[in-house]
Amino acid sequence: MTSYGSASLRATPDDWLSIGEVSARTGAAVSALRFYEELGLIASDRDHRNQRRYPRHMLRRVALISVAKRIGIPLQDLQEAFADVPLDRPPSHQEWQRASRDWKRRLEERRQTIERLEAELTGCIGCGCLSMKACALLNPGDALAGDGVGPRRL
Amino acid sequence: MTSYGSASLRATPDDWLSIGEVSARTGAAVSALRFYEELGLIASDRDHRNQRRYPRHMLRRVALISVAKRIGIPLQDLQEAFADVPLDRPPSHQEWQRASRDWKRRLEERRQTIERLEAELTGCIGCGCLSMKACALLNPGDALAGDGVGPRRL
DNA sequence: GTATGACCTCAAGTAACCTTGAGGTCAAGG
DNA sequence: CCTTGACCTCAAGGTTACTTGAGGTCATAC
Repeated sequence: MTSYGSASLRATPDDWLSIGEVSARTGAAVSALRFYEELGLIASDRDHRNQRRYPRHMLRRVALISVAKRIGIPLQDLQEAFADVPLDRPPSHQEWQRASRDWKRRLEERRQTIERLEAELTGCIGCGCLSMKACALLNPGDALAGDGVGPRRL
Repeated sequence: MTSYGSASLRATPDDWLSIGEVSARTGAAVSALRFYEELGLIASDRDHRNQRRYPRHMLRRVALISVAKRIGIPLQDLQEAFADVPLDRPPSHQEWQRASRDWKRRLEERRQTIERLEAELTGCIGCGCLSMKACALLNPGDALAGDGVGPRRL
């Protein structure tokens, strides 16, 4: 990981951030930022030296990408989640609000899945279980149907 | 994925399950089961034809592996989680209970992380936010410290 | 003037988690 | 007897999400 130590950062003019600054502020590795750009998840301008310059609003995007990673949402799905948020200009209040709600929905789904599993596992502990048949965990067809145990993308 | 259609399954004698049966009952692919075995997460005996035979209690292990995957716990960590559950004999009630509690703890952790993110994102929506500085999402050093946004294993 | 540091590109490597393919065994069914 | 299906092994391939490495450009610092 190339980190470009954040100590030497001086205020950049015009509110543009270098890749090193974005990295320092978001915690994402420089290489990761370049990778995200390749995927079209973020974008940058170039300065006269061909170095990436990021508008401030890009920090938000990167932050949300990091959040997504933490809860296991694949980057592909992010393309979709970001569909309505413009890359080339600071998104409007409304645009961000809509996107944020979408994010919240994803988080909720994720949480509910986990809560269901927790409840089931609690039941299992209570009943002295993980015994066949009774346990929902072991019978994916039942309680977990539509969310099955089967081969699935993370 | 080789599925070995479950239609032709007849009752196997002696309560041993073939790899196809385990696959059908757990939803894990046959290839995945062999892979888990390579990792030492599950184990099998062989019959006179050198085919894998699984004791019933192995189903529970596979079920828990599937659960782990769903919530994004890496298989490596499973080695640890399974440390006290014997592979070679049906685990005792107590052994399973202890392991189950461990699982519950992991689920709880995961859920709490998500809940925190949800709360923060709700705040962001409320404050018309994702504006710099105010938002915890964008300032990983603060609210999320110790759980930072930075490069981390899934 | 040369060294350093932050950046650039492009290609290849890594890790987790499997799947696919080639080539083979064996038992039961028609 | 021949086919089919379920299984076997071992090696290679695939996806996601990056990181690492080689080789190069500038501008500032000493």
